[in-house]
Amino acid sequence: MAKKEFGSQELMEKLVSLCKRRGFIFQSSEIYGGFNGFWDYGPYGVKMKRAIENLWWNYMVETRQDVEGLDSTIICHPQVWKASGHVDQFSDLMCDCKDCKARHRVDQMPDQTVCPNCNSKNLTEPREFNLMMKTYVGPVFDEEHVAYLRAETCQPIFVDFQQVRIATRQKLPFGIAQIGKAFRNEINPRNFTFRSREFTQMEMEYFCEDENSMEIWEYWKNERLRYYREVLGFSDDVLRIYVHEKLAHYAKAAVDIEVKFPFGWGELEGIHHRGTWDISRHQEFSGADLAYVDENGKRTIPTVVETSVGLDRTFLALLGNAYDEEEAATKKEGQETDVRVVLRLPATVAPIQVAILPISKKLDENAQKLFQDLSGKFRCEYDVTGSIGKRYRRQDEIGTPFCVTFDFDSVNDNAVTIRERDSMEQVRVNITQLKDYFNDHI
RNA sequence: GCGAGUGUAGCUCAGUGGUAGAGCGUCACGUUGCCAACGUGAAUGUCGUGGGUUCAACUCCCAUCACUCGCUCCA
Repeated sequence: MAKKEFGSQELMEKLVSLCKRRGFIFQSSEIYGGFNGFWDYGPYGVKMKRAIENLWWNYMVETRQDVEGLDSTIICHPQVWKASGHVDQFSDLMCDCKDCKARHRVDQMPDQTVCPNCNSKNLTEPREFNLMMKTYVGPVFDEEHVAYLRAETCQPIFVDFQQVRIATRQKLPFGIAQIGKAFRNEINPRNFTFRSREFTQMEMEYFCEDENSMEIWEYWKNERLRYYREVLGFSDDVLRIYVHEKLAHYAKAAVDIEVKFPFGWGELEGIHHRGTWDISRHQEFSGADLAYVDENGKRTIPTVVETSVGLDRTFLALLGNAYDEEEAATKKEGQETDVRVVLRLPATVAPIQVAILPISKKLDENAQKLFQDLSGKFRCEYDVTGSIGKRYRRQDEIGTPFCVTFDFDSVNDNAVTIRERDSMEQVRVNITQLKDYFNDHI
């Protein structure tokens, strides 16, 4: 079916409104006026977010023998971020020109008292700009106790690389995966949850020999693309590859998988060849031996291929591509049709997979049993309030793929009606076969 | 960070220097019994926040916060 087209701003407004109204995403600290760059996931949001996480974890870790999981701390030894380059590269002295409002890096100004843009001398004092969130460890708030909230989840993976390898007896090539929060003091958070200051990353670092690292990089690029197509259901016309032209000095290749967001194309995942940079830097800064030694005694500093996903972006992209409106018949007085809002989400990520709806409150008791039965196996919701049509539309709006309706005949024939979200078609299924049906369809 | 715009009920939005509004949604009851049905009733507002002007401010002024758009930024 052809989806309705929306203007970018129009769709974003609809999404933000739906997210708030139905409990997907709230602005953080809203009763205090909100907090720029921070978002809370509400009841449906957290269900969907975890579903996306679990899919990734299952695909990247559970079903693979060559990838191990990790859950590291958000706050690491400050040296981690010196070694990674974040303290120096994320930190610049900047000053503003009070006349032309331009901002300059102090170390790039030929004369630090003159604005390179308008030659004004009316400059602010140099101030430190750092994209890493800073905190203090211990009760004394002085420079010696400064620590940082991780700006990316991959650095602790590199730091723990050797411990994971020894504990799991993995041989090259193998990967370590982690899902967790990362923090950046973005100057300008924008586009709803797309760029925020606290966000969740799903990263996998694959350690390998340098000679076949490009094949491995190709492998992961294709594998991840396949994932977006086949597992998350993105169509080819909303996916594309962006090839980095400027590479970091240590990297051999880098692409981003981009997806069409309501506001335009944006990065969803980076597939980056990181060379031996990270491991060798941590070896240098820590003094620890992080080399991999094979059965012949050959020492290798592993080359790293990274797949790095923004979970919040995946969430937003799924919502944006799922949102649809269509004309639907209505019994409302004075109108033939009504607008049906429907999230065409894949069943695997829908916050509610099966809604159990008794056609009448008189059937409450019987239908409750259905809920008890199915809720352990699928994400279920029970709703008895309002007309059946209204309840179907409520479920459409949050992307529930299946509604199970228990009616007056169900008591006699032990069968229920399954109503499918996109087609609105119904099938009669025996209650004993419900689980099989949903196993096949979800 | 700069510039412009916006901020009133859960959502979408009217509104006027003099008692706070609608539609939708929500809840209850009745009716109905497969696509936002109908009827009756109900609840819900620091008018973003703080300050100022005024006899009186949701309205005018200032500041601030948040959101949107454009630029900038995004190792």
